[in-house]
Amino acid sequence: MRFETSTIKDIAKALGLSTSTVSRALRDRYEISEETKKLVLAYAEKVNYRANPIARSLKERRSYSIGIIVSEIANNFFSQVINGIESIAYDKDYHVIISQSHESYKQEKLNVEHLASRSIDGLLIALSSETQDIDYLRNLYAKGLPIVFFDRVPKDFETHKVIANNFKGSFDATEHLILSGKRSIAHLTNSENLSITKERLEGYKAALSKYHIEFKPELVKYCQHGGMHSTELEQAVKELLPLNPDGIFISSDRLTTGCIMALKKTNPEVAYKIAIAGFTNSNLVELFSPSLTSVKQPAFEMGQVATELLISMIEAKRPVTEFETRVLDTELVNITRR
Amino acid sequence: MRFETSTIKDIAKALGLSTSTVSRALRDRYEISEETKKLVLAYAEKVNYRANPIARSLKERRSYSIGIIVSEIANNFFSQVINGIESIAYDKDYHVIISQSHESYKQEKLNVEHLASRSIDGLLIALSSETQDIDYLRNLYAKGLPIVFFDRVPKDFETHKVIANNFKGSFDATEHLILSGKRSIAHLTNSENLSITKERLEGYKAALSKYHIEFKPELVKYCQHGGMHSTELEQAVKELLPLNPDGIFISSDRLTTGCIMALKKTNPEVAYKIAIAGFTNSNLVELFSPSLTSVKQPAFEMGQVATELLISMIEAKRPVTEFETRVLDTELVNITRR
DNA sequence: AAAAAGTGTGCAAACGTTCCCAAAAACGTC
DNA sequence: GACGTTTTTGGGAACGTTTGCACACTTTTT
Repeated sequence: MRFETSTIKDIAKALGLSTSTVSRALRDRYEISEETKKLVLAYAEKVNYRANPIARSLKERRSYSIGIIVSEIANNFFSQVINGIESIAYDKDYHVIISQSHESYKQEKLNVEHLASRSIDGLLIALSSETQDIDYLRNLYAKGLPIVFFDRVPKDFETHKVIANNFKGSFDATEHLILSGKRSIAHLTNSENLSITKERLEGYKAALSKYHIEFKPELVKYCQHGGMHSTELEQAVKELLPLNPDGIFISSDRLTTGCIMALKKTNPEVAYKIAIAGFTNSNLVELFSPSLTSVKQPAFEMGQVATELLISMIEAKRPVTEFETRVLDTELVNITRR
Repeated sequence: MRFETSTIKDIAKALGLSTSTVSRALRDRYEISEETKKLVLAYAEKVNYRANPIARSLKERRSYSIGIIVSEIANNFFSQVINGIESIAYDKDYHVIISQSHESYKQEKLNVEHLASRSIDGLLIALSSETQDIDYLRNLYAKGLPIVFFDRVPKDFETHKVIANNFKGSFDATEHLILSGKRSIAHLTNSENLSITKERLEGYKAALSKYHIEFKPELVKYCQHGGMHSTELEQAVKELLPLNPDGIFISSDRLTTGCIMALKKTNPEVAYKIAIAGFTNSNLVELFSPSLTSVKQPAFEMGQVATELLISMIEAKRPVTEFETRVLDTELVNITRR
């Protein structure tokens, strides 16, 4: 089965023009007379001409596509980011190719390399929770692939980055728990590698400190796989409960939902006694039981900003040397318990 | 910024061979001597040669990419389907381009046409709830674009289709409500256009009929926009509550969560008294309150099957004329209320 | 009236592949 | 050692674009 489409050549032949003239007319170049342009445009319209993007890409050495790496699309935070990315990309006539790392370093690397070999023009990536070694990204970047990081960003990598104000989001959530009377607040978080883990931990600590509550390292639990394996969550919960926390602050979307499930499974009684606050962009929080206070990231906007930055890099005439890290504010949403 | 990569020409020059020889050696053709092959392969490895997929696509007149249209990725059913699609596609060296219709016909058409002009080799699509006119798909199909429908399929369109056993899933859920003592069971469902709407309605009716419960049309509410606008759900709920249903069966993922929210918002008291059963692939149902009985579709598998069928069409030497509709069984998951 | 400048068009090369066709090399066979 | 076979290689066109350059024609300038 094959698509039959008309090409510039066909139009040229039909109109008795050269392919160059047709090409230029279609791209509305100044050299072509109005008359000819009209003629060509009209005919192109008639035969429903669509430029072959592959030929164009080959010639121009760019694909007008950008790659996205997220840990998983079945996660409201990431799917909202993707919506933001698409809203900008489509406007600027790029299309996006989404890949999921499922929080696996191996998968992430594989996907990135697959995308790169598919000649994407740029890459938007949130690192997997396993990722420590980003040399493979450095290599691609050095070869000229524009990269913009969002959400989970590496420390020493000079490029544009877009993140939420993790410190403040964390601080606010923790403070909220404190203000509602909690004094023994646990913190369940991602792999220590991640930027978000560090920043959110700092916010948590700062809030404790502000209210003169001692920081206890044993109340902090890390999940190496970002909650992809339910066992790691159950393990963490089992370790935390004996310490009798009266509140828990959870540091990412997947972990938040996973943790509540683990709590319910491990000890339903207690689950309803512990106050929960956590990062999540789920639009279903209102349905959750036990309820929780959520920190929402401006996911859509983050996607938009990251994409704008990436496209500006792609389309820059000269190598970009000035980079920025955009920090967007989170929002604390408090569901009143029924 | 530009990517610098080595090409077949570079290799040919470096090795004093012709491009044709190098190309054949890389593709492991029988005509080339073992010796030359080894030489070429070794060198290619050394310079980290990657075939330019765009050039290849241009020459072979196919892109090795398939388009996907779903209503939204922030929906567990669809994101699981996408995972299934990817699992097969990547194996067969296709990449996927995902587009969201957001249940809008206009957006769906726009996206499909965008994808088609991007020269995808085939299309996997679940129709939007607004879609009635699929002539634009017929046109593309007639021009040679292989299309496989899944979940929401059109009636009179001769191609492969993959669906869940909607009738049975519906029947089971409704029967479950009946067996737990409910007698006045409402049905909240999608736009009447959709195949799933009809099939699920039939299952619902059949269950009622089996237990000699009268079918009351006023207990069935349709949501034209698939629950994308929260107002349509609230409207539907407001209309239903005065009829005092003791159970409600909801016919799709988005609607199920949306309906529970609308119920809670409209009348929290009643929300906990009505027994709820609904189609949903959310992995968070255990957290929901009020709890519900869910009908889970084999989403991952549906994606896999659809992709296999699509790729078989793409790679068929002669036009395919025998089509199949695969029907996969759903699963009824009953959460015991805490 | 000739030179200069401006306008519109076409030729042909290039992007990186694949593959048809022919040519060269290696090998048997008598 | 001349001839047919087989094996291995190379030349070059093609996929559908874009674009530098040259050319022809018209208009303006001096």
